[in-house]
Formats: sequence, C-alpha cells, structure tokens
Amino acid sequence: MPRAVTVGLHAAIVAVTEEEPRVLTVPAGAVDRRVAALPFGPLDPDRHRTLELGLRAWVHEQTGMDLAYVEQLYTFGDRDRAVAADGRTLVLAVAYLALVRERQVAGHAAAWQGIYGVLPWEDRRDGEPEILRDRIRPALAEWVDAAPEDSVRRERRGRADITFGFGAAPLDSERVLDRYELLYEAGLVAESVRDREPAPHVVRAVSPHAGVGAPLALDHRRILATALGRLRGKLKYRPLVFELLPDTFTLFQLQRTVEALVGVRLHKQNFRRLVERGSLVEGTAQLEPDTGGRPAELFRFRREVLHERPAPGVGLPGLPGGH
Amino acid sequence: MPRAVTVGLHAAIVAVTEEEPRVLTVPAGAVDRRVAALPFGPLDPDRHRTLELGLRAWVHEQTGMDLAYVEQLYTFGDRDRAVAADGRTLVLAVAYLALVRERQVAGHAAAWQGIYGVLPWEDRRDGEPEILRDRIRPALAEWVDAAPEDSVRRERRGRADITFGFGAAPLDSERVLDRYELLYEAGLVAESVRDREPAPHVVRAVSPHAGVGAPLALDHRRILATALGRLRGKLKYRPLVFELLPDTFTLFQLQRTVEALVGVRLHKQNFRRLVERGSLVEGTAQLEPDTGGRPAELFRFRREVLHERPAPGVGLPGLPGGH
DNA sequence: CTGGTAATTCTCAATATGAGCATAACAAGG
DNA sequence: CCTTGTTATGCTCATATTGAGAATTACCAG
Repeated sequence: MPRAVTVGLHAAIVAVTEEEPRVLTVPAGAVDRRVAALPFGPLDPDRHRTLELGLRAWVHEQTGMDLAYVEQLYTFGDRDRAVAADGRTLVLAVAYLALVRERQVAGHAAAWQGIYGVLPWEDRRDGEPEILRDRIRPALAEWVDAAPEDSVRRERRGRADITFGFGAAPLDSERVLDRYELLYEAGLVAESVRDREPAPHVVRAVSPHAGVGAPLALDHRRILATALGRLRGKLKYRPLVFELLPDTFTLFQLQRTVEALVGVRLHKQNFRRLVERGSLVEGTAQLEPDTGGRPAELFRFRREVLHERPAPGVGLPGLPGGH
Repeated sequence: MPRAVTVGLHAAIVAVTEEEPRVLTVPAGAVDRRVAALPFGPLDPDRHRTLELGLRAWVHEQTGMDLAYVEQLYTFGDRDRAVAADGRTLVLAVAYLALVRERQVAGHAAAWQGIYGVLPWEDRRDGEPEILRDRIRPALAEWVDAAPEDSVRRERRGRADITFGFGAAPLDSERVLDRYELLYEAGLVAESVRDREPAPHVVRAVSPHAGVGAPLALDHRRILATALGRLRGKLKYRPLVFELLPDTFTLFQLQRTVEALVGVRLHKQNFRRLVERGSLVEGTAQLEPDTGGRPAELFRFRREVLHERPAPGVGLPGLPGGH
C-alpha cells in the first residue's frame, strides 16, 4: 500500500498583554499529555475550501476565536518528524501566524502562555537573560568542545557565536529559528531527546523539564520560533503592531509592545521620532491620565498610510548598546 | 468517498545571464500544450524523505540539474484553483525558489525563459516599461472606472496607485505578487480568463496572447511572481546574489546582476561603497581586461561574512530618482 | 600620442541616527 | 501652597549614512 499524505494546519496566535507576548495554546491531549499544543487540526478537503479557511475553522472550534490578521509561515515536511501513528502516513504541517488583541477565551480549554516561557533566551529586555548565561552558554561551550574534529569544532563555535551573538558579532533578533535549531541540535531542548526515541509515535516519557524553556507538543516550539522570528522581522516594514494594540494607545504603550516582541529595550525619544516621522499615528485630543506622571496623549493608527506609502513599519531605533 | 489531498512540488529556478534574469521551464505537456511550466511533480511519500528532497528529485529528473541554493516560498491551496482531473482530489502546491549559475541544460527538454517576458511590467531599468504605459495603465484606469460603486472605485484606485506606484507613492519593487494579483483580478493576464472557464480541469482553449506578458501553466506565473518578490526583498539582507555569479566577478558585473533582479538602475559609486563597506567581497589581484575601457579588478565573495555578521546583504543605494 | 571608454577615487551637501539634557504636566505629601 | 517624584514631551548636537556628482586613472584603438 502506498503511503498517503495528510496536511495539518497549525496556528501560532500571538497577543501582547501587560508587556508580555503570549501565544494561545490548547491541551495537547492525545498527542502528549504533559505539554500544551498550538491549536491545530487536519486539513479536510470536504469542509475546507482553502488552507487558510481550514485553519480558521480549527481555531474557531478549539478556541472560539475568529482571527483577523493571518499569515502563512512555512510548510514543514520531514518524514522523520512527521509520521502518523500508523507509520505509513506522511503528515505535512502548514504553519500560520495570527495576531490578535488578547481577550478572555471563555468556555474553551485554550489558555494564553508567555512566549518567553517557551523561548526564554529570546527576552533581552533586562539584559542577557540568566538562562543564557547560566545554562545555555556553558552548555554550548561544552557542545563545541565535544566535537571530535577540529574543523567541526571551529564550525560549531562560529555558528554559536553568530546565532547567539557571543563573539564580536551583534545579535540578530530575527534569527529566532536559528537559535532554536542550534539548541535542538546541541541537545539543549527537551525535543532533541524526545524526537530521538525509537518509536516516535508513542506517548513521550521524557520529562518536560529536561531542557531549557517549556516545550510544546509536536514541533510546535519550532513553529513558534518561526512565528516570532517572522514577526520581529516584519514589524520593521509593516505596521503589524497595531493589530496587537487597542484602538487608541499612548506612544509609550506602543513602544512597550514593540519592545516586548523584539525582546530588547529601545531609546524612547528616538523611537517616537521614527513613528511620528513615518506618520503612522495621529494624536486624538484625549489624554491617558494613569501614567503615574504627566498624562500621555492617546494616539490612533492612521490606516491611510497603507494607501500612501509602501512598506511602512515602525523601524527600530538602534537598540541602545547595539552598535 | 472523501476527498484526498495530494501535494505538488514546484520550482522557480532562477539564473541571471547577460544581464537578464531567467527561469528554467519545461514543456507543460499534458497540463497545457500552449505554454511552458516550471519543473514540478507530485510529492511521493514512498520515495521522498522530505519535501525539499522530493523537489530536488523532480528537478533532477526533468532538467538534469542538481540544485544548490533552495528556499521554500509558499504553499498554495485554494480548492478553486487546485482541483485535479478527477474533481475530487485537492492539490496543494508547495513552491520553492532555487538560485543557480546558468548552464546549458543538455539532453532535456528544459529551457531558460526570460523572467521579464513573463512579467514585463517588472523591468524598469530603462524607465517605465512601454507595456505599462500603453496597456496596463489605461486598462487599469478602465477597471477602476468600471467599478459600480464609488467606494469600490476609490478602493481600486488606491490599490492600483500603491502597487504600481502611479500616484505620489513610490514603487515598491518587492511587491511583485501584489502587482500580478491586481492584474489577475482586473482581467489583464491570460490566466484570469482561463481560470474562469466552467470545467477547470480541461485543456484551456484561451489564446496565450490574450493578456499582458507570457503566461505559464497552472498558477506558475503566480509562483514566479512570488519568487521574484522574495528574491528582491532578500537580496538586501542576505548575500544571495553570489549564488548567481561566477566565482570571480567585477563589481560592475555584480551591480548589473543586482539591477537585473531588482529591475532598476543603481548609482554606481554608491553601490560600490555599500558593497565594500559591508566587506562582502575581497579583491583578487587579477584584472578583467575586456571592459571596453580601463580594466576592472576581479573580486570574490567573502564567505566568511556569514560567520562575522548577521544579515549581510548588498543593500540598495537609493535607486536614482526614487525618493 | 590622442581620443574614447569605463574603472576607481574623492568631495560635499543633505539627512538620518544615537544619545543625552531640558522642560512640562500631573499626583502626593508636607 | 509649595516641594518632590514621576513620566511625557521637546530640543540639541556630534557623528554616521545617503544621494549625487566631479575628478582622476588605466587601458584600447586608431
């Protein structure tokens, strides 16, 4: 009997609340009892007219949510990682990124989970995260030294330096996926162990705390890394942040949201200069008094820019400290 | 009987020779006698371990070519466009971009085809292309006026202005797909007519010369537009051009190649400044004498930059004339 | 040895960026 | 009422980075 192909639709639904980026998860149930999963389900050609509609249907079913901004990320399809329980079916995964304003998800088992709980090494807003200094850096150093050949050792060191910004190289905040995959290869995330198990379709027995950061079901952490990387990159040249903000907001709220996503602190005055010069926002006359100090003006996104200029994004003002 | 899913693998294989970007095509044969197709074939889970390996296998089979640089573009999956002959099978298309140095393709029916023959409105190296002025612009104006409602009319005008840079808005060279889709919607490419035919799986009878630019089989022109857009964008922040150039090249050759892809002329001195400041290349001592004037130095790509800095691309120096 | 042609180098004004200081507007506490 | 803390908003300035073009150099062909 020839192998068949089925297609899974997976959604990384991202919101930012209280200055933390979060992703919507559902109980993984049958797939893996111990960890959460992104909302997902198989493409059903009888019910789903397009891939994206299929995704929306599954998300609605599992979380009650109707998505607005949706963007396709990537299609994963390695036989090694994606074989169904019967061992005969090749399962592709089409991954999507969705942006929403966080809401209560009532009557469903879905829950918001902090992205930096899953990818803790990505949050540099308070400087180099502890987990990087205490666990990842030393472990990667070991991994480098463990290479049998000298050439491989140099290769590994170079790769670690460039993806994590260890050496002179500055860190590239967009390379989230590269960093995850390096950790995966070096055996620092729980999935590396899990995926090496003999029968990949049985329920995993590996402790979720074996590695660094909270794992997700299947390859959902990889999908989340892809999503965060894409989001960080696109922020600069498309006005995506506004999908995550309420209708009106202060400039500082806007900055905090961008910082939360990019995972670094920005220079306040220069950030404002960039948004205002790009005429991405317009002031309402209203003030937000609860700032703790002088009240801030409330702004709103000027949707018109979409028809005025191509590629309007917030553009990051040279991240303090980053050369 | 429930519908099944099959997955097609499609390759936009791009090269630049004689300052023209080209794409490798094969005879479409059974699909459509009148037009060429990109190399493609169905994913066979029995033979293909991963999506990318499947793609490579099909490309090798149809063109004899072993690809080096390969990148996934997008997965297309509208039921409307992607129904197989039996009318019951949903066919997804996973599209890839590959970059190669052009070679003779011996013993195969494959042939190189100029990308700007397929997407003629994308080449602005000699100013606004005729086809834009003489056919597209007037036809789009008609399309705008043909809108029944005033709001739709404004909407259409805004969209045409922003995607083609008609109004005050500058043209965004990366929005190749947006432009193609606008033309598709406005009925200016042959595919718009073709896809509206009652039985979408029969061989098309529409003249390939009905619309603007040379059509390709299936939705391959859309895939090519996606590929060109992605390539133009990525050029700026990844050293992709060098995949298309010989081992050593003059800076002017490099510039011409970039210009060919981006479809626009660049300021020579400033282009050099960017390339050299990024230390993307290093001079060999050799000279290329056949320039017509003073001989040019031959340069080579410094592969090391990949380990030195994140995101090294050629970066376009403000396209003369474009504010 | 003299144009012709194109590579290479240099200049310079106009902007943009990175960083810090100054001022303004509110709340709370004496 | 006035001082202090706190945050928003505004201004300044040295330093890069652009955009554009002029000047210089090196080869070819007659």
